Order: sequence, then C-alpha cells, then structure tokens
Amino acid sequence: MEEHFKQIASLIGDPTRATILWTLLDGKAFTATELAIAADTSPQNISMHLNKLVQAQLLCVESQGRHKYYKFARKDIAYAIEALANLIPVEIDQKAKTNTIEVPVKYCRSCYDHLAGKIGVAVTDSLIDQKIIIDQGKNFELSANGQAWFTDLGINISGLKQLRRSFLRPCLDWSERRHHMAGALPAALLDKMLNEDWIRKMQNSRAIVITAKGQQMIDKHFKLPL
Amino acid sequence: MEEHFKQIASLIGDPTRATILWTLLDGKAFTATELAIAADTSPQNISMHLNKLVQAQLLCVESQGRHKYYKFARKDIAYAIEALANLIPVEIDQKAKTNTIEVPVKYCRSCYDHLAGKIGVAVTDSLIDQKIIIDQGKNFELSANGQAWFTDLGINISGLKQLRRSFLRPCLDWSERRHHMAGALPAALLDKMLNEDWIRKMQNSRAIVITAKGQQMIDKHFKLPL
DNA sequence: CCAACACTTCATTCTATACTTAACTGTAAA
DNA sequence: TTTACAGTTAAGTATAGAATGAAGTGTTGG
Repeated sequence: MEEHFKQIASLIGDPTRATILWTLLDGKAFTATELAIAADTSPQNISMHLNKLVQAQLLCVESQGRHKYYKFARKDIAYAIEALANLIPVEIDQKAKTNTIEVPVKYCRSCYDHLAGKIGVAVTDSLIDQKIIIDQGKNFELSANGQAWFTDLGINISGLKQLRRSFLRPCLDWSERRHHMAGALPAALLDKMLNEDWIRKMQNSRAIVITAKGQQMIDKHFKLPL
Repeated sequence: MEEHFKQIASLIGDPTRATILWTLLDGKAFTATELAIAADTSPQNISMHLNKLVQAQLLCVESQGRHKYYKFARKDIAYAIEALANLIPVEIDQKAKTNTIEVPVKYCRSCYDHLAGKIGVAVTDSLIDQKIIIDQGKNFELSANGQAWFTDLGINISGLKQLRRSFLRPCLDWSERRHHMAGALPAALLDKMLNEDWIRKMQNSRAIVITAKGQQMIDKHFKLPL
C-alpha cells in the first residue's frame, strides 16, 4: 500500500503532470495539444505524461477523429486534487474564493439536430440528475421515469425507437468538452422546443435564443433557472 | 495558485517525503531519526526533507531535549494524504487484499486520530444501525439518543462541539472503500477506547490490537461480537 | 490524391535535486 | 570531564526521469 501511495504521489508530483491535473480541474475534457500549451511543453512530452496518468487510471481518454480528449477518470480524483490545493498556506487562499460563482448559461447552439453547447450540456446534466436518463459512461439509458417524462412532453417514445437511427447516445461537445445527448430522442426534444417556441434558431447560424416562454418552461421541466 | 499547487504536489511527490507523510498518518509525532529509519535513508537526508516540509507548513516541529518531534501542522493535511491514497486503482487494490503482510493494518488501524479500517467501518455501521448517528449521505448527524449514548461513555459532547474542528463527518476509507466517522467526536471515542484499554496501538505501525476487555466492551456498546 | 494536422514512439541528451561524505553544534548521560 | 547521541550544514556527486530530436501512424479536408 505504501508503495502505491508513493507511486501516486510521485505521479502527481511532476510539475508538468501537476499542471495537467490542475487544468482538468474545471471539469472539461482537453485535447493533448491544448494540455501541451497549458503546460508549456512539447507534444511528445505531454504524450508521455498523459500516458502515465492514463495508465495509473487517474485520467481517461476518448478518441474523436485525430483528437484525443482527456479528462479525470473518476470524480474522486478531482476531489483529491482539490484537497491538495487546499493545503496551500492560508495567506494566498483569499482571492480564489471569489470566482467560484456558477457561470450562467449564455452560449446556446444546436448541433445538427439536437441541442449542444452550454445548454445542451446543462439539459443533459439536469436529466441525469433527475434520473430521467441514466449515465452509463459509454451510453445513456432512458429510465422508466424517463419514458413517462418524455411522453408527458408529447414525445412518442416507441415511434422513435423504431427508427433506424440511434435512439439516445452521448456525444462529446466541441465547445463545452462535456457529454450531451444525441440521437432520435434529443432530436425530437429539440423539435418540440422549437415547435412550442421555447427556443428559436437564428438565421445562418447555429446559435439559438431562448424565448421568455422558454425560460419559464425550461426552468419548469429541466429545473434550470436561466 | 497554480504555482503553489505545483509546489505542494512536488513536495509530496518525492518518495522519501511521501514515506514521511505516510508514516505520520498514524497521528503520533515522530523524531527525525525514527522517520529516517522508516524512510530508509540517512539522518542528513531526512533532515533536509523535514526542513522542506516544515517550511511548506505541512509539518510542525517541537524540540524536546536533543530530539525533535515532527507531526502534521494541521489535520486537513492528513485528510488530503488519505484522499490521495484513495486514488489507487481498484484492481491493484485487489492484489493487496491477498497480500497478508498488510492485512492487520487494513483490518484494524487508526487514521490520524480516529478509528479506520474494518473496525472503523464496522463501528460506524453499528452506530448507524443503532440510530446513534444518522447517515445523511454527505454528512453524519448525531441523534438525540446518540447524545445520551456518548455522554454515558463519558464523552463531553458540548465541549467537543465548541472546538473549531469538524465535529462529525464521513471519511472514505482507503482499505475498505466505505465511509467511517472522522472529526472531533470519533477522535474522542478513539481516545476513550485507548484510555480504557479496549484497544492498543502497535509500535511503529498504525495497526491496532483489541484487548480481552475491549472485546467485551465493544460487543456490549457496539453490538459487535469479534 | 496530397498536405496539414494530431498524436506517438524511441533513442539520446540534459538537468534538477536527492543523496553522500565530512565536519559541525548542542544535549545527555557515565 | 568524556563519550555517545540527535540533529544540522555545506560542498560535491550521481542518477532518475523529464525533455528533445527525428521518424513514424492514423485522420481530415481541400
């Protein structure tokens, strides 16, 4: 056990790896190159360090085309890193406390046929919190509650399931670097939101605006005060 | 902030210093020579490392004649070290379970100032079963019954509550992967158990042995036949 | 197709810093 | 006193492992 502790400690102890972990603390996934820039080092070097962190199961990777997105393998890893950061002697600690306020949802976009961007991630998070969908890592599952919830919204679940396309799956978001929902179900949800005039698509852009009605309904259904 | 984090991380990252911190986890103060033996290195070397840890305010020193006693400067430092130990990947941990050398330490041990390991989890479970403490997930609460129970044991609840430190909180155990109690209350409980000679700390280890008297009393108070 | 890109692998170089050797201060017993 | 002990300081050395250079693989988009 002591040996393993020393292993973990020395893994975290290297300045470049410490910077990687620190950067990842904001919860987003980062590409290798981005982390290289953050840590001010070469791609080869960051590759070596990321490998070590993945092998120790501190980080996990997801390939997307020629990019690799890295993030913490488990939540408790981020917590332990934070605990370490809290060991910093009291004097410096003061200023950090001010910018921890939750960032408002302001950047909204759709991705092909479903919600993406900050709102896509926020909606997904909300449905997971409400146990409407279950996050199983590699895929999302619709719970029994969830079936009722979508049916209440007027979405025909069984109809969607008969389509040839994927019903529900996680999709890594370009802007947020977090998972949001993709597939027939979230497409139907976007459709619904547009039809009910909760949101409107901007011309010639993927940007989306939330209507006054939408603000109320999104708060009601997703428990997301905007 | 990031700079300071890197500093702390690299401080903990050195194997010799990691061993020092690991050794100090049992809550006792150690002399420089004892730590040198534990870390299997020279007095000069340990002196250098201890200096760095003291300067970073991770440890504090107390001189006593020609000896110097080192211990954690604050409790949260021990907790952060424990949190790091919890990051060890699960499958490696499996092998460790079969490794008989560590078993006694995992079974019965104290973590800084409170009971941990199997006995820590068992005691916690028992108190929850008996509704002496209430498990609220993120925190533990002492019930009305519980106040009486601890008072009967001769523990001064209101005195403990006035201390600046946390009174009672869950702490994840690295060996059991379950919650046990940490804070002023369980620290007082460990104190009581040592004073009454229910349990004894082993020399040079965090292992704990249960005395014959302890077996009876633990069965009586915690309904735990051992 | 090709060129640019994201990332990896491996052999080599480099360097930070842990450790050593040696000489010191202060404390405690004998 | 004297001897042994606990710990420190300073200067020099050694080496683990981080960084680099060169040469890959696989992906994307014009």
